[in-house]
Amino acid sequence: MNHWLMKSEPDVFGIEDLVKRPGKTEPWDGVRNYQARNMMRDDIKKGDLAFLYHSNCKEPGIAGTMKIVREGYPDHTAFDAKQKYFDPKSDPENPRWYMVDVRHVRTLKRIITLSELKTHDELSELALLRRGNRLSVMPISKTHWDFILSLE
DNA sequence: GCCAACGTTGGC
DNA sequence: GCCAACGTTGGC
Repeated sequence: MNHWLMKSEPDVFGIEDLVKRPGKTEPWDGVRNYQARNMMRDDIKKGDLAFLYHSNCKEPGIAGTMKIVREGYPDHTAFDAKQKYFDPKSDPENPRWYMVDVRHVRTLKRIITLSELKTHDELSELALLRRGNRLSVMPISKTHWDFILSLE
C-alpha cells in the first residue's frame, strides 16, 4: 500500500466538500499534468491512502486523509466542451487524462500547515517542500506519512 | 496582486 | 530538437 498527497484549492473543492458528497466519495478530476496523470493511471492503487492538501488559500496545509476507492480511469470531463476541464486533444478513443475516485477517511483535528511542516528537519526530503514543486499529486513515504500524523 | 518556478506550445 | 513566448501554480 502506498501513500500520496493530493492538492486542491479549498475555494474550489475542500475537505468539507468531500464530506458532503454521496458516500463521501468524489472523482479526482481536472488534473492536467502528465506526471500527475501517469501516477493516477499507473501507480495509485485501490486501498492506498492520501492526504488532502489545501493549496492556494489563507492557510495552506494538510486537512485530512482519504482512501483510493477506484483506480485510474479516463477523466471524462476532458471530453465535454461545456466543462471547465475540457481538452480537445483528449477523446474517448484515446483518453489523455485519467482520474481516481477518493473517499473521505478523516478530517484532521486541525490543519497541519505548510509553515509548520517546514520547521521539521524530518520532512526536508518531502516532495511538497522541495523548491518549485508544483505537482498536484505526489507520492509520500510511510515514514513521512506517520510523522506528519504524529504532529496532529 | 506579485512573481518565481515551472510546464506547454509552436515556429524554425 | 531548440528555445522564446506564453500560461499556470501557488506561496506570500
